[in-house]
Amino acid sequence: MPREIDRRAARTRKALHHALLTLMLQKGYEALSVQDIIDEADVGRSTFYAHYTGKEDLLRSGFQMLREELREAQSTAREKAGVPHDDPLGFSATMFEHAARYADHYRTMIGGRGGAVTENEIRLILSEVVRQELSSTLQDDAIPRDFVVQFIVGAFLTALNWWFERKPGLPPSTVDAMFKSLVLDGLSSFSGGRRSGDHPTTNRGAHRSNLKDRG
Amino acid sequence: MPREIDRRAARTRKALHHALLTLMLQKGYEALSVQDIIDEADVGRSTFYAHYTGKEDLLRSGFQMLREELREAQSTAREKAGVPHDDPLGFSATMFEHAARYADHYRTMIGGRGGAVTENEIRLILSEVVRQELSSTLQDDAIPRDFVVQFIVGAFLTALNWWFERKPGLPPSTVDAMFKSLVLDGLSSFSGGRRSGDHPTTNRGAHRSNLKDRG
DNA sequence: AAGATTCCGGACAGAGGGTGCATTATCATA
DNA sequence: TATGATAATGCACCCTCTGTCCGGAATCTT
Repeated sequence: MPREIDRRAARTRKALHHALLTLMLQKGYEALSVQDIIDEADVGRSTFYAHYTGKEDLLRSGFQMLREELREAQSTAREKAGVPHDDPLGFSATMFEHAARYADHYRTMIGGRGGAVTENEIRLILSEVVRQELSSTLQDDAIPRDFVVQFIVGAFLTALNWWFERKPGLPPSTVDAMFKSLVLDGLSSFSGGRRSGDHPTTNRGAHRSNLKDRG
Repeated sequence: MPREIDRRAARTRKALHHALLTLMLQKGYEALSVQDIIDEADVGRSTFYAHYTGKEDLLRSGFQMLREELREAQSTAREKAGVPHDDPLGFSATMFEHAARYADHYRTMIGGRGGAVTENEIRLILSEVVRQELSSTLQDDAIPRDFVVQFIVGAFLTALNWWFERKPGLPPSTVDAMFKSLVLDGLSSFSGGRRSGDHPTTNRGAHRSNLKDRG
């Protein structure tokens, strides 16, 4: 009996995903209709609804694959990095570089043109990553864990969006440095009088030079 | 000649805005159709299109009024507060209390049910406020001004959303304290070993006790 | 090679979006 | 207060999109 997916079905889904991505790069997600997608993919109407319940389902299906991919990339990156238990933002450098490679796609997904579903899905994926990074570093529960996770994810998306919209030419390492500076030290690091910036208990003063080693 | 808006038009627009707000509280923005709005407002179809180009235009029009209102509230709150030039987050306390008063509306606008347009509009309004607060406090340009503004706005919206979704019972002062702690000091304030928390150059260690004076 | 299964695509009804035109209410003026 | 001018209103129309159904075709198993 055929356990694997039918080749026709696989071909159709692939075509639909490709069409969705292509059209999202052109028109964004919200402005997209199922008609456009099946027209671009050259697929029949009921074929689409046989596979997905709508364009939102198709989008989520795509993110499902991305989720697996990212999870794997994170775990391998973790094994590579020597000090995973001391840096609550270990994910950011990898993510910024990944974003630089697939700038068009990231820009589409995040810059508002991706729609609420896309942004929410990305937030969920990032939340998982950050929660795992955070579980081994933070002990203080003065601020609820969830709040901190959402704070970091929001700051990361903000950085990413600002990068694409305002300074696309900047290297990922620079954006990563700014992101880490704000998230780790907040506004205190450069609001009026500035402190020297050395902290004996943590190594957060070293993220600027760390980036040069990786890049 | 009639310089003021016709009473009929005013009545219609008021009814439409009210209907939009009512229906958004029930079904959210995306799920809303123009048909629903004009049905709720008891207005004819072309009447709607005579005033607005679509439901997005109606939404923006509503935010325009909110923008004016907020701008005014901010300026008066500034005159009241004695030390406007030393606190880059002076807006937050007022906003959190305002959000607590109109919790249902804020929840609708921000919690994803408001749609991308709503969130973007809110971001724009908040950006103006934060930019103005920031212009008198920050001097260092190690990180671009826009980036910092977006960072603060994003963190504020994150805090607001987390508050509504996870801990609706918390008083605004507590959420404000957590928000300020993260934005001003970042994760450093409670990642593993914690410092004493006094800074001679700024007064950012005092926001917890400040809130009790205001509340 | 042939039956069974699954997929594909054109057709159909239902709903919502945006526009034009005749009717009606409101405003300014004598 | 009456009247012409102006502006808002509501109904009807056409178009596009959505979601579903059924006949035809391709694929898999034996």
